[in-house]
Amino acid sequence: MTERGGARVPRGEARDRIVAAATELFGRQGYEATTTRQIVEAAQVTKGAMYHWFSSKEELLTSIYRELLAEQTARLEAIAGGAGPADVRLHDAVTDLFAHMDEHAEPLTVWARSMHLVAGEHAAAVRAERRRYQHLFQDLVEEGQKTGVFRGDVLATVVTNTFLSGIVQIYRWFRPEGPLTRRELGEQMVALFLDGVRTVPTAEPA
Amino acid sequence: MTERGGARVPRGEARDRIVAAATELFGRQGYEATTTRQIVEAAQVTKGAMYHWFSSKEELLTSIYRELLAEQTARLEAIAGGAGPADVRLHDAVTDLFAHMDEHAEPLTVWARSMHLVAGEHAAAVRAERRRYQHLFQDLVEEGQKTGVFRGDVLATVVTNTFLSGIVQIYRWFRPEGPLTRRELGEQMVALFLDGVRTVPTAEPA
Amino acid sequence: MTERGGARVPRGEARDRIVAAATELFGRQGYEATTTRQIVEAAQVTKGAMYHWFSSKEELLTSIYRELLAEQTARLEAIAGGAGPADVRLHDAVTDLFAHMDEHAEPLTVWARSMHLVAGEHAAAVRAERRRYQHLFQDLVEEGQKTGVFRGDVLATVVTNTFLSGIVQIYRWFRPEGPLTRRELGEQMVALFLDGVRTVPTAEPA
Amino acid sequence: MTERGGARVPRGEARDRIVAAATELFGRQGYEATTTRQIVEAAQVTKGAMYHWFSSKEELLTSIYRELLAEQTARLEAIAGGAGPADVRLHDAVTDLFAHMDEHAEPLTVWARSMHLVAGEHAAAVRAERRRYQHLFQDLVEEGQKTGVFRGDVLATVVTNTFLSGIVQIYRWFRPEGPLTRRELGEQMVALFLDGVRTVPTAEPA
DNA sequence: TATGAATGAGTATTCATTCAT
DNA sequence: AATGAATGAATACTCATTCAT
Repeated sequence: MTERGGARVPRGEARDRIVAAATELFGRQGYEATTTRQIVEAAQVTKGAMYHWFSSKEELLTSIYRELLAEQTARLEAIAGGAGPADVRLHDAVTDLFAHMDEHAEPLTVWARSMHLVAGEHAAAVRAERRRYQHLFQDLVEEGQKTGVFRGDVLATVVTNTFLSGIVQIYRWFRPEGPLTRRELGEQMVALFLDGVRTVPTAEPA
Repeated sequence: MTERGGARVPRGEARDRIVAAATELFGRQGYEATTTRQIVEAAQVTKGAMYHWFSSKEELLTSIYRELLAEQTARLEAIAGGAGPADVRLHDAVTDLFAHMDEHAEPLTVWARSMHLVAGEHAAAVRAERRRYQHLFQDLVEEGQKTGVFRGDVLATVVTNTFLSGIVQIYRWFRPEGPLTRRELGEQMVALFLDGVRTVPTAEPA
Repeated sequence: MTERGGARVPRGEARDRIVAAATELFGRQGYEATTTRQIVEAAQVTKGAMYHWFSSKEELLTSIYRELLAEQTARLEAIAGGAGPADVRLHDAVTDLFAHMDEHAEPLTVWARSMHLVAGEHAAAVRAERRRYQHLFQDLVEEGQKTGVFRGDVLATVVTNTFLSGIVQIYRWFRPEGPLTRRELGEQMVALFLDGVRTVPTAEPA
Repeated sequence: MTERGGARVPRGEARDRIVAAATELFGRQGYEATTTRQIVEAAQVTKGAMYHWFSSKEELLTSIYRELLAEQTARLEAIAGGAGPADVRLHDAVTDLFAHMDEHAEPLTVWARSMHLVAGEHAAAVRAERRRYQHLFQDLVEEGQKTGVFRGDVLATVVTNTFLSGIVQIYRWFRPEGPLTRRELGEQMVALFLDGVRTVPTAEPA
């Protein structure tokens, strides 16, 4: 979303208004439940204009993804490729992700909700980018496992997917008006991911 | 509305066939992509019969989930209300949840995928039941925090939501044909939840 | 309607409850807009019960008519067949009709609204009865024309239909809470029918 | 909703054909008995085209009526606002109304038959316009009462509603093939309204 | 004197998309 | 860089009625 909350009708060029409207609607109602009619009404353009800029509703969805994903991937690359122990870099990566969610909450919601609906040609491209992002994350986990900083009895895929699931679902329950800011939430979640809930990790049950 | 609130729902042959067909189709194609026509054809009933038992496609979806949720809530209640330290009971609860998911993977996938499409009355009813489930979980976490078995620097809501998010999302990446069974995955995820990825929890970063 | 306002669920035998519910619904929403489902729910019977007593929705409608029409016809017959000048008898007939509308407002509404929908076998019977009623009225008008008490330059059909239209439409605008009782309204309408609005009937325009 | 409130409605060929077809079908079979399928087939357009111009079948019905009502209101305004005694102007207004009905018998029949099926927003809009028409009429009656040309012992509302009921119902019994033309009928009805049936208005009964 | 599950043809409406201008 | 009328196939849902029990 290129627009901060408050203004109802997005200003700017038609294309931007379409993207902003679609992002907001996809995020709030889901991709399937959003009609092209709603999009053009919210963006205050005609259907023709929308199809002038995007060849289909699906392309509109993938556009939103890819823009976001590209940025996120670049940031993760920078941090993961840095120096220092894996756990510290993981911590920094997640912290950074949360910092950016403040500004990109809506497209991330879209991503979480509607990713699996992208099919056909578009799917391939998006899935490839998405896999690249996930791999950067997973590589970091695997590196930590090799250097002994992370446990080896849990598969790196399990770790990565569990982490990302937790993050991607935040929009479902987190309320910015609540007791925590998004950044504080980030700190708590990283702490949880890294060290778990248990204070005395020795007493293995069963 | 054909179902009488609270009372045991009568099961005709037709009703069972409808539920089975819908579960399978929703799970495979998603809720929106499944048509009532497909459901009645698969269930070998007429449309009228389907609408005799369920007042809408949405009620059919929520029915499937509510039945399952009720069962899961009962199981969690039994385990969480037992004796022993909180971490052991949490471990047992999650293990049991995974065992149960093994038998009911389809309807759970259905729900995880289509939850956000349900609105209004139905959503409210399900959310209420779902909240009850979550509270059972959260109470267990809070108890552990009070007894010192769980860390107190992370809010119980954060713990609970993070756990459940990880679980609810597994249908997105887990493949039963892969290296792990669902139960093995369960073991790894509990381990992760309880003790984190890090082997040396002392070296707190930043 | 066999029921005075106040009680929601009509007491009494099933058949009576069905008639009462149908009358109320047909009167309020119209025949076409009322579903058998609404009728059986309001009457608190099953569909089977309804079809046990009435072979179709249409028969239910005609039943309501015929009961009312038979009574009304009998009363009109008694008055129209009496002695005295035609205008006095017409006056008495209309007065009597208004007196009875107090108790039969609902079925009269049904009659006014849905008469024209009755088709097929039922139609013939109802139309015959309805025509009989109208003819009693019209005979009275024609008699008055012959005896010179009524004007001859307006067709008796026009007079009759205009009278009855005015009466049948009352439910559309008359409110019992308003300045007039139904009987007072009756007096005013008869006065209007008999002598017109104009005080000086001599000055023929055009 | 495709129509923009207040502004002149653009007329494509297709829109005109839809209105014409709907008017004819509604008039002949009734609103409920007419399907959208029949309308689009008769108008030789697709369903999509119909829903492009009218947001629902109900809007199509109300459109037909509102257009007509607006015209009639304008005519009544012109005549009622003229000079001369109230009874002459009333006579002229009704005569003009019948002349107009002669040309627009179909849409008027449509409305008289189906009015009660329209609910909600559309009904409210039409009722407001309809009330405006009725008030013009009633004002004329009240003026006549003040100037002594009309009797004062009958409420103006009663007069107005009785008049208009008689007119609105003529579609139920009038047959153009019968002994009278619509204009002749108009003359007889005005005569009746103004001076009543009775030749000797002195002999007040009871 | 009911029950209630089931029918099946039919309904109004939606929606992503196109294309001449 | 747009418009907006039109498409056409598909969709969820309704409803009077039946019938074995």
